[in-house]
Amino acid sequence: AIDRALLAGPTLDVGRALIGARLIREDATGRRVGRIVELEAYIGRDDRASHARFGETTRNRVMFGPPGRAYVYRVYGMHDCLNLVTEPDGTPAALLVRAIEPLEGIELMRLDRIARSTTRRRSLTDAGAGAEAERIARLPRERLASGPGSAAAAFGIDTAWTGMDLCDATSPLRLEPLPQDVASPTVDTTPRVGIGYAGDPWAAHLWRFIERGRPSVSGPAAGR
DNA sequence: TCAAGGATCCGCT
DNA sequence: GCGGATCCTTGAA
Repeated sequence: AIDRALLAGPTLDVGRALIGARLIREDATGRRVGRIVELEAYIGRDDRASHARFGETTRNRVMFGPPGRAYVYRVYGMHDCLNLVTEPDGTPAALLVRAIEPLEGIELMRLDRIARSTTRRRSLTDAGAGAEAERIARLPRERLASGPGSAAAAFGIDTAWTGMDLCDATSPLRLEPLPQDVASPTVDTTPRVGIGYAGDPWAAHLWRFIERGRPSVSGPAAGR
């Protein structure tokens, strides 16, 4: 597992360092492995784009706790998003996992994407659900966990996973460093996605980290 | 461009 | 405690 001391560091450093790292879910449902290719930093109470801007609440409490844990929240009433808590105990900060490149457990990921997309939509007819399952079944591997809602869904993660320790080698959900024999990734930065409401300077900060040349990266690419 | 979808948070009583 | 705007998204039009 990844050393907790790394996650305790400054969030921008941690974000850059974790591009290319592995996210692993391994339990009775099987084994899934993915390469983290996109992360966004949310740092401190002053960050007007962070859930911590309202102070500590029941939802965001884990952000204020020790590093290395999962913070999972639901947004827009249907998508769950996985965050990695960073910085020392008492400092609210996290990295939003925006995209993962699936490496192992591809079929498990498809099944969980289908399960979620069909159960979270009341207005979906049987025919609509069938069409949705067909669409996901045909998605290329690199698009299965592209985007924060899709990444969490592909790993079967929902808000019940909040608080999970990601730095424990025996945990069903954990982080592993990039293998030594794999070339270190080229990391680009851009502004964060979907937080225009925060206004400047928060909206302008280059706090999104993406791995250059990876098709699983979601949304806009780097400027150059 | 737009709706789906519901928890969350604010501001007020 | 209640009403109402908001929201770290997604996929189809």
